[in-house]
Amino acid sequence: MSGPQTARDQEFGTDEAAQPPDMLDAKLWANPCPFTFRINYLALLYNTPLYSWVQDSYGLKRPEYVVLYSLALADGGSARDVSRTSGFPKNTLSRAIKRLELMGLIEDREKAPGGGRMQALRLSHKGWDLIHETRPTFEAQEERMLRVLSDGERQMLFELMSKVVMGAEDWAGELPAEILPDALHNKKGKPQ
Amino acid sequence: MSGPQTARDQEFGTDEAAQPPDMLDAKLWANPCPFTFRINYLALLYNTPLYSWVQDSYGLKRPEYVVLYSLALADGGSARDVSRTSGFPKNTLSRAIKRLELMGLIEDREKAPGGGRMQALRLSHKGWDLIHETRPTFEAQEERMLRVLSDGERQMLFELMSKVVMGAEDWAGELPAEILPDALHNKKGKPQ
DNA sequence: TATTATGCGTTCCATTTGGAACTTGCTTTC
DNA sequence: GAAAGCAAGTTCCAAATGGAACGCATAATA
Repeated sequence: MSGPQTARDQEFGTDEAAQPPDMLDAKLWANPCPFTFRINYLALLYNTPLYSWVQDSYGLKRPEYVVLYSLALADGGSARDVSRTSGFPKNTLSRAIKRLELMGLIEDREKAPGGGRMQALRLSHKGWDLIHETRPTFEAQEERMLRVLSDGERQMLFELMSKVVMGAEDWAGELPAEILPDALHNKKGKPQ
Repeated sequence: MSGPQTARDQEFGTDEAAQPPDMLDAKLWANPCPFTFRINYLALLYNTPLYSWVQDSYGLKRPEYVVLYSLALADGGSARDVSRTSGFPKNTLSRAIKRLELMGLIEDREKAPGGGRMQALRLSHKGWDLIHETRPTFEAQEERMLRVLSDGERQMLFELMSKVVMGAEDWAGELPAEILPDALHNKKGKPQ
C-alpha cells in the first residue's frame, strides 16, 4: 500500500505544473458543502488579522472586544444577548465583562454585585472612544473584502445572505433525526 | 449622558411591542459590517450543532474531524495544508493527527517517527467509512440552510461568494497601514 | 402574600488551546 | 560535497475555554 506519489517528484507538467494537488482548490471546487466552506474560510481570513490587531494594540481578547462591539450596536444589552448573537458561552462573557468593567470600558453595574438577573450593560465614555477608534478598521477590511464586487453585486449578495439568515429559524438549533445516519452511532452513547 | 432607554419600561407599543431592542436585529440591520456579521453568524449556526453531533456520536473533536474531512477532499495532503485551509494551528493538528492515527482512522505514517518534513496523510479504510457515514449529514444541513433560495439564487450566491474568495489574496493576511488609526496605539507595544 | 419555577450571571475545575522554542530533514548556496 | 537556511512537525507549558453546578433575583402561580 501507499503508492510513491507526492506529486512532487515529477514536476515536468506541461502547463499546470508546480501546483501540488492543492487542498484549497479541492475544498473550493470539489466540496460537497461549497457554501459553508466559503463562509468559514472567509470568516477566518477576516477575523484573524483584525482580532490579532486589537489584541496587540489594545490588549483586548476577542470575547472582550466582541462585548464592546455588541454594546456599541445595542447599548443596554445583556451578557445573554451577546452570547446568543456571538456564540461565546456565558461564562466566557462573564469573565470578559468583569475585565472590561475593571478597565473602565463599560459602566459599573450598580446592581448588587451578588449577581442578579439580566443586567443592562453600557459602554463608558472610554469604551465609546475605543469603539470609534477601532470600528473604522473593521469597516475598511470588510470594504476591502468586497472590493471585487460591483455595487449591484454587493447589493445582491447582501440580499441573498439576509434571506438565508432570515430563514435560519427553520434549520438552526438541533439536527433533525431524519438527516442523521441510521447506523448505530451509540459508540459513545450519552448516559441515556 | 446615557439616556434612559431600555425600551422595556414602556411596553405599550402600538404594534411593534414586546420586542426589546433586539441585539440580533441591531447586528443584522444597523451593523457597519453587515456582510462579515452574516458570515460569522451563519458559520456559528451551521458548525455548532454539526460538530457537537460528531463529538457525541463518534468521539471526535472538531480539529480531528476537520482533518478527516480535509483528507477526504485532498488525500495525501499534509498537516500544513489542513492548517492553511482550516485555520487551526499546526500543534493542534499534530495532536489531532496523532490521535486519528491511534484510532486507526488514518494510515500510519511510515516516515521515521522522529518527525520529518511534509508527511503525506491518508485516510484508512475505517476513516473512509466514517466520512461516508457522516458527510451526508453535513451536506443535508447545508441544503437545509439554502432551502429558502431558488436554484437561480443559489447559483448567484455561489458565484458571488466564489468571486470574493478568489479575490482574497488582495486583502487577506496583514492589515495595511493605511487603514489603521493614526492614534498612538502602542499601549501594549511589542518588544520593538 | 407565600410558594414555586425560571433563567441570568458566577464560580469551579478539568480539558483544550496555541505561542514559542526545538528537532530534524529537505533545499539552496558556495 | 559541506555549510547554512528554511520550514514541517513535535513538545512544553501557561493561559484560555467551556461544561456543570450553584446562587440569587425576578416571574409565575395559587
